[in-house]
Amino acid sequence: MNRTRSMAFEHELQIISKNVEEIIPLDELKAKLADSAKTGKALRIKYGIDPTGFDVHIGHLVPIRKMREFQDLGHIGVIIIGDFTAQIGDPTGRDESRPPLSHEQIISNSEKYMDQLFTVLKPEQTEIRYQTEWFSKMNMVDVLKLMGKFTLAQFMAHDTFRSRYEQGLSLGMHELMYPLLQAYDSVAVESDVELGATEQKFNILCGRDMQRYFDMPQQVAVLSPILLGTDGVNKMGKSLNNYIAVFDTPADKFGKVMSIPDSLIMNYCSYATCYDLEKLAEVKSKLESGVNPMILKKALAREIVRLYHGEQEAEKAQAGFESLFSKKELPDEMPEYELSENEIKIVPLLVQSGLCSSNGEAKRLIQGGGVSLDGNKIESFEASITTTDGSVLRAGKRKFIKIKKL
RNA sequence: GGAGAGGUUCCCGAGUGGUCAAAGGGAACAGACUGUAAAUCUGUCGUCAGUCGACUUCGGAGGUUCAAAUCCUCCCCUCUCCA
Repeated sequence: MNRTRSMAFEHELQIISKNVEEIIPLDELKAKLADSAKTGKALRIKYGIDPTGFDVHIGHLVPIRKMREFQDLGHIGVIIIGDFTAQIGDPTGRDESRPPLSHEQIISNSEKYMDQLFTVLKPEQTEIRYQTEWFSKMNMVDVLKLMGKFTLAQFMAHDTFRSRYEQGLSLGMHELMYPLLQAYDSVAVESDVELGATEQKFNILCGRDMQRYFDMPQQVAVLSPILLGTDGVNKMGKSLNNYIAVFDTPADKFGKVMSIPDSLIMNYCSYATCYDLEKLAEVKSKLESGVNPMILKKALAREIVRLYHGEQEAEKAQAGFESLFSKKELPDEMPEYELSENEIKIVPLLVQSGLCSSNGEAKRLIQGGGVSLDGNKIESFEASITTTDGSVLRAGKRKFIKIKKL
């Protein structure tokens, strides 16, 4: 290996190691990178998605960003659509049994899913594969053979299985199959590297074992840290409603980032942005030197919005946030609600317009002082209000409607 | 197959005949404050109803009772131990 080549691959390794929790085994990754540099053959970087839903949040994108970095270095991203495993449910999540999805739903979900991943990935270097390709050809004997390659003890060593077992929670036999299927995917697509969050460690390592049983080169696990949710405590996830979705509006993304605890700023800078090491160090030193975290959080929020919506939207989101929360002004745009009456009871109006979901909620909100019309607080839930075209009704901090007269 | 434990409101989790719309915690929402949709403090948190009150809710279906989340019967589901 000549000197420039060696430097190139040191550089690659540095990029790949950035913001990664663990690489197993590191030596093999080095060897694969070196080999690829020598032969010019791209590595195959695998990542599996679960098509039971299509709402992607920025936690999902942590490994996807890593895939993009691989792509920038010339490698191929291989996305596995888990249309078989979707029927099982990853035991690492705590999801209860889900209704089986039709094939069309799965296709439609995965298309929507991929649209979101392509906000990060390069389509021309991405291969999309469905598990159906290989699993639909298997028969019972094939399946039993796969199962025979692993032991119960191995599986019980896996923390999520063991703890669920020890806690006396139900654990279906089919759930034990999940890692096996995922492992076989690696055989089917001949992956060199599998990406995932650290909770995927066991499954990804099963993939290594499975490849060995099939006498093929083993994949390397590149594990990303788990992104915490906006609550700062739990893993980002849909069930806890602590996530920032790709589908969220720029304003929501900005607001949600602002709602993370200050202690999480560094974490998000590292894993939810494309900041390089230099920039990360800069943020860190500012945090430590006592710069108001709010300022850093705003910069972070803006960067995250920018990644998905561009500079202009990011600026708008920030301006909107500042006028709404810092200066307590009204937003520029808000939903309109058409109304023909001049005078109307406040409670039914709140419910009809969707600002509140029940009369009781509307009354409580009024009693708590959370409802105002054109800046004047409504004192009683028995009040009737008189509106004019353009009047603004506010319910709580974030919900507004503009009255449009018919 | 046998023996035992259990299924409670968004989540966790008390409650074993009336005082239970159901303790406590979390989440969520609002208010105050603020440097932020951070933190902290306060309030709200089944539906309807001008405070009284009415209705629906404690795995499902029946039953006992003036009265059940609480007792009985059957069913469904989960867990533990035994085989």
